[in-house]
Formats: sequence, structure tokens, C-alpha cells
Amino acid sequence: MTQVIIDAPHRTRELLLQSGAQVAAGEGLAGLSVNRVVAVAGVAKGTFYVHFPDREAFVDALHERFHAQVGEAVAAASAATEPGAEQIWRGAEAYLDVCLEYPAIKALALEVRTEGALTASMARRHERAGAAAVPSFRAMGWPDARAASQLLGAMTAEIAIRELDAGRRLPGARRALRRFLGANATDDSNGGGR
Amino acid sequence: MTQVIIDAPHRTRELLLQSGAQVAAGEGLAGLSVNRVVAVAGVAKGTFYVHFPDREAFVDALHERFHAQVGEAVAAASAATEPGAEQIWRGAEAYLDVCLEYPAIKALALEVRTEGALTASMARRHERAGAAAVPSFRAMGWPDARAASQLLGAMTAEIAIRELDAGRRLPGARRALRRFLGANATDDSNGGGR
DNA sequence: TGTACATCAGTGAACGCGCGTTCACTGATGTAC
DNA sequence: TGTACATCAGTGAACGCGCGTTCACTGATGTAC
Repeated sequence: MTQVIIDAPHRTRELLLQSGAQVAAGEGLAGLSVNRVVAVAGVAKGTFYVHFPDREAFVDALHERFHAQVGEAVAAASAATEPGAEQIWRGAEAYLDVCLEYPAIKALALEVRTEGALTASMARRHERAGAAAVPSFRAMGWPDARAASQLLGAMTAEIAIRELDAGRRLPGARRALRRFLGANATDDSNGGGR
Repeated sequence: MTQVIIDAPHRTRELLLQSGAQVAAGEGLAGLSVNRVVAVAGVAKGTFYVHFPDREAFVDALHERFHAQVGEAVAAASAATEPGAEQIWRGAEAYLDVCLEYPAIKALALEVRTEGALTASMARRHERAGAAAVPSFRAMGWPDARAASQLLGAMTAEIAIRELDAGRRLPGARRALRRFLGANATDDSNGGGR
């Protein structure tokens, strides 16, 4: 109970961020207006500016939060594996699964690229995430590991968007991704799970 | 000279579309407002609505035009080759080269996906373009040819964006794409060109 | 315990702005007689 | 050749709207004495 009191100063900020995620999930990044966020949160417009200097900082905060969540999930899934094709594959699957749980990711991690509103820190986060598979590609002997990692990111994002639109996993798309990675086995070794 | 007179009825419409491409190239899809377009074209705001029922129809017309241009270039580059890895590769290179010539493509073919403003006909065009490599993947024996073609599109678009940002070809990225296609040769057979 | 003051999250009316769209009007061009 | 009329691309002021941001204010809470 004391925790609730201690957390009180951050409660409204948290409420705004959660409302922002909800709006982003439903309306996309372009629909993520201060008006909509405060309406969902049920607070006055001025309250928004008590917690965030401007809209950009708010979007940036959401971006940071979701990148961190996805990054943790991917890292956890890859940790037990050595760099290589299998680690890439596990990371990609973890990424796709976590995306399916958080529809706001579509707006925050994927749409964000195209808006003119790409903050420097958002670009940095994207670049860092896109380079996550570099060690694995190096271990696999790819000469252009950096570029390969970015293209992997593009493919994974494409699948994520399509899976979010479909509302479910798309095994065919995942199989195609796996084949691009050089694992030409046609059997689905992940078929047992779920 | 008579041609100029005959074309007169469409001249302003053409001017608006060219101005739209220019604005899209500089400001992106979100910055492609009726105000900006008519300002660049040097016509009154009302003139816009003489030629287009609304902004959406205008964006759709631009989208159609650019998709057609890129489609022709890709088809021309692929025509002499049988479906297969080589045809995919030639098509992708043609796509990337034509993108570098038309900066507006970034907004019109790539950003368009994320906006909420995706017309039905724009979605159809995108889907059709994304399926262009299906026969080649089938010929290569891929079981998920449709998904593979879409992922190829995602990778090619990613490279196109990066090349447009860099203002030049990025050979490392193109090499990585080629390797994803299964051509593990490290030599660049296209090195002689240009 | 009671009173005066400081702090600060929260409020909501008001602002200027750019947006997409409308519409009564203009004026050049073509046609009819 | 001259006059009356029809057509229609082009005009630009005006509209309502949602946007991001500001700011004087409120009122609950904590602190000092």
C-alpha cells in the first residue's frame, strides 16, 4: 500500500503513456494526437504538458519503452544460443511473437520510420535494433553483416505488420524468412510449440 | 506545336501532379498538402479541385503513376531472363536504380504503407507489385513463393530508402540482398556496369 | 492542536495555425446565327 | 464580319476543424512555527 503512495507522482504520467499506446494501436502514429491521448486518459489537456515538454518527447518516450520491451524479449530468447543462424531465428520468432501481443508496436516501431518526425534518439534506437544480428551474420561468414542484419530487420518488420493485420501468426511467411537465412530444411522444427 | 495545343486541357492537371511529386520528394507523404502543391504549381487552391475530387484521389493518381513507371522499368529489365534467381536479381537492381532517380518514390511507394490513408486501389497496387517475383521463387522451388516475394519486396524497399538517404548506390546492401537470394558467390558480377 | 505559507500536479479556456473543402464568381474560348 | 450566348478551367475568399501549445488559476498536500 505504501508503494501506491510512493508511486503516486508517476501515476498520471504512466496513465498517459498507457493511453498513448492504446491510441497508437488503434489510430496509428498519425492519429496519436495530444487531444486523443488526454481524452482516453481522462485528464485535462494541460496535464499532458505537466509530464511531457511536447508531443515529440511523448512519442519518444513511448518509442523507448516499446523498444526496450521488445529488446528484452529478443535478448532473452537469444541468450542461450551461440551467434549464428539459430540465434537469428530464435530472435526473430521472439520479436514476432511479442509484436503480436502489443499492437501499438506497429505504430511505434514500424510507422515511426516514415514519419518526418523521426527524433535523433529514435533513429539511434532503430539503428541499434537493426544491428542486433550482426554478430550472428559475422559468425556465419557473411561479408556484409551489417547490411544483412538491416535487411533481416526489414523482413521481420514486414512479417510483423502482416501478422498484426491478420491477427495471428503466418507460418508461411516465417518459413520463407527461415529459408532466406539459409536453413533450407522444409520441416518446421518449431511446429511442436503452441 | 499542335501537340501543345491538343494537350492544353490536361496541362494544369499534369502541372499539379509534377508539383505533387516534387513536394512528396521534399516533404514526404505527410507534408503533401493541397496548400503546398498549389503553391509549388502556382495556381489557385480552387484549381486543384477542378482536376481532382479530393486529396486522396490526388495521392492515388500519383501512386498509380509511380507504380507504373517502376513496374515498366522492372519488367523491361526482367523480360529477357527466365524466371529464377537471376530474374529476381535483375528486377531488384532495376527497381533500386529507378528509385534513385525519383526521390518521390520514397513517399509514394514506401511511406504510403504506414499512413492510415491507404486507398483500396493503392493496397491493390502494392500487393500486385509485391507478388512480382512469385514465378521466380516458384521456379526456384520455394514452397512459400508468395511470402518470399513479399519479403524480397521488404528488403528491396529497405535498401531503396537507405540509398535515397545516402544519395547513392550501397553496394554492400545489394550484395547482402543477393546473398539472401541464395547466390553465395562473393564476386560482384555487376561490377563492370556503369 | 491550530494557523500561515510553500509546493506543485492538475485544470480548461484561449491562442494561432495549417488543413481540406466549398462556392459564387471571372474571363477566355468556341459556337450559332 | 458582328453579336449573343454557352462552356468551363481557373480564381480566391471563406468555412469549420483538429491540431499543439500556453498560462493564469485551483486545490490538495506537506512543512514551519
